[in-house]
Amino acid sequence: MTPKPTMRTVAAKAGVSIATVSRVINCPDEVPTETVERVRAAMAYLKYRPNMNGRRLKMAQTRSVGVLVPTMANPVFATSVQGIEQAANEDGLTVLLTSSEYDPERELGAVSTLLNNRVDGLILTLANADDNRVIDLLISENIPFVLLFNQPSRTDVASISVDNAKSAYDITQAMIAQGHRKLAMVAGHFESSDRSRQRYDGFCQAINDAHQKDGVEMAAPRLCQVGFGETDLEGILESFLTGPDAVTGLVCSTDMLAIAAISACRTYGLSVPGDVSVGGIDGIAVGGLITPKLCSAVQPTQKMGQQALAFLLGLIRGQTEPQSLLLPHQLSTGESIGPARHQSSPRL
Amino acid sequence: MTPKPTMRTVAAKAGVSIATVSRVINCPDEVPTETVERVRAAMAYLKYRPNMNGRRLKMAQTRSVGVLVPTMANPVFATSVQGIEQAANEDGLTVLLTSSEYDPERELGAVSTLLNNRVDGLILTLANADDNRVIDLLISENIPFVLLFNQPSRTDVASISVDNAKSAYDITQAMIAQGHRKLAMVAGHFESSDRSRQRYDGFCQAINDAHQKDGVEMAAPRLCQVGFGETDLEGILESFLTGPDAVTGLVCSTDMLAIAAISACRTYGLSVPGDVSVGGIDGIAVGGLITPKLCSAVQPTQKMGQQALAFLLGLIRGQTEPQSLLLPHQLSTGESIGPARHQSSPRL
DNA sequence: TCCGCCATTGTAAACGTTTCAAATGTTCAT
DNA sequence: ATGAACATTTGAAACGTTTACAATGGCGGA
Repeated sequence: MTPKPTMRTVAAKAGVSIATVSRVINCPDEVPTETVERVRAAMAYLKYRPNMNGRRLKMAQTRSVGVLVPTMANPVFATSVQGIEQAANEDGLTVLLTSSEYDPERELGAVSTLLNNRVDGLILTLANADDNRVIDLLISENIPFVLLFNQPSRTDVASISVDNAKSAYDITQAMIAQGHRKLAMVAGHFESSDRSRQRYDGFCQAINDAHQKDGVEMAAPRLCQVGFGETDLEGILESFLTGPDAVTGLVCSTDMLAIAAISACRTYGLSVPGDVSVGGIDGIAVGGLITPKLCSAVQPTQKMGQQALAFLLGLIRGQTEPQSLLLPHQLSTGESIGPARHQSSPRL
Repeated sequence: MTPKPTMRTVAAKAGVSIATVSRVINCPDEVPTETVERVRAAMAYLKYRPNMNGRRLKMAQTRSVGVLVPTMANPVFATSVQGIEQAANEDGLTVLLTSSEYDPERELGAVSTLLNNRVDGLILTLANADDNRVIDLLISENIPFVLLFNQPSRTDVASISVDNAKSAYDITQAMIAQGHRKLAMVAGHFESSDRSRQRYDGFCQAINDAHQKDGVEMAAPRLCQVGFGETDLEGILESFLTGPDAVTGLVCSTDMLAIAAISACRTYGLSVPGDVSVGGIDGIAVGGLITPKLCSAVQPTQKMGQQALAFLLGLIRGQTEPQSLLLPHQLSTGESIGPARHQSSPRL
């Protein structure tokens, strides 16, 4: 094997200087076609490949972006990454991918590594966007970044998200409208997810409003907290699904949890939505395919990824005002929410 | 903003040469603790960040790997990427992610970009691993790579996969054992997926074997080809699910297709597995949560990603023999396959 | 013929690292 | 006192680009 060809090799072969080769690569219009062809031929002959690392070292911009998500195992994030990657591809950007497993330490470590790589900017889905060291770091280093799915309370950072509280509010309201009075939310731990907390707030708000404004007699909102990646909810849901205090509706903070919750209901012999109604938030693709079709507050996940990259490009190009976008969600017409079971008929 | 600190800045601050700074970073043991501390202090004070691009330019290895998958929208690939990313993280490797949308042109383009980045190696899931220009390119450039999910016919490339044909064979056999005689496979287009073809072969083989070896009276195998990412199978499945020739079992080449197929069955008023049995291949997580629980030939997707990275590291470290691993799949105990509906009872 | 202009090309200095060979200083046996 | 052996540090040359600036040559107009 001959050593890897460089611009110098190509230049020698084509009988020009490396400056000319560089010009052929970057601005062929400023070079006479005859020369361009000669250089191109030499490149092809030598199988020359420009070394991005050399270029990056020299240039101010690296044309690469860092992406951090909690995990690829949740289709919401995977789909958003798909959107990011698509958009990046169109712009010829390189994507550096990392995941945090919802761990703030790993978030910081991952971002630090990305910064060492001198990415031009970052798209992040953080466990908790408020009072987050990663954000402080990025601001202090003056690196463009866009939060995805996070809905930070501070307004000086760019973010793309749905209104988490509103999403939960709406799906909860849909249940109340079907006559449900005893509801619980199934959510991930709040420390690991600000979305989880925001959605829980919306859930509580809906119940309070029904109670206060509309005078509906509602049981107090209940909460079932679940670890991330947990798919076996059978044990943890027992006290919510059985006994005299059993709820008739479960609002889940993610679709993955909703699907797992439906599965758990089934192990207790409860039908959805016959005995228990279940709603989710996110709008992952499988939700629309399963039986019963999942009712969910749907967000356009992939589009959001693309949009995040568009925002980031704006920031990278020097746009000073960080934009924030709060997208509308959409309640899907599903089957997992139905009329509340009549109170009197006992269960288990 | 002061310009970004470099090793030179740090060296000046600490009163040493850049060579010493470099050694503090890379091999602190060879430097007296007193010096190490002084340099470390300077780094902290200046908020120094090593520039990976500088390092990459100089060093033979870049400590980065490229990953190419068809799409992140399919949980199989997302999960495998999760595994890769985890393992890479443990080794301090940077992951460059690209996706091809099952398009050979984009595969080639993406890999080319990754090579321009001088990744140390690649993990690829190709649309079609046989007679693929990407593979030729990588071999000719002598770049380590591992195929994931592809099961190439040539033996000189590393790969990690389940036995695709065997997976389909086993799940088909399970259906035959339940009395099914009229079966169809739902699969992605063969040009876009070698796995699809291999699985179809296994499907046919199982039917043939039942016929030839066990003397079972089987209808000829049928095939329903579907575009990728297609989730609405209602129209395309009509001729398979209705009329006198309706099948009693659908073997799907992926779990995503299986879930979509179950959904389509439902729109025809067919119950699964009461009227039609459906089996999948892959073993994505949601499959175990839906109703009916999906019968599938399960592969350890995330583990396979980790394993792929381990293999790749071996190749990068100079291992000459490319390893190939054909992992055992496991038939999941699901509910989507049941006894065949009695022939005489008419449908629709 | 000479000059200036333009198009084309070339020279050389960065960019931030790593690393080899060489320099400096210290210790110790002779 | 001398030099060998060693620990510590340094200088300088890469790595493959980009790019400001300088150089070259051809051409037309005076």
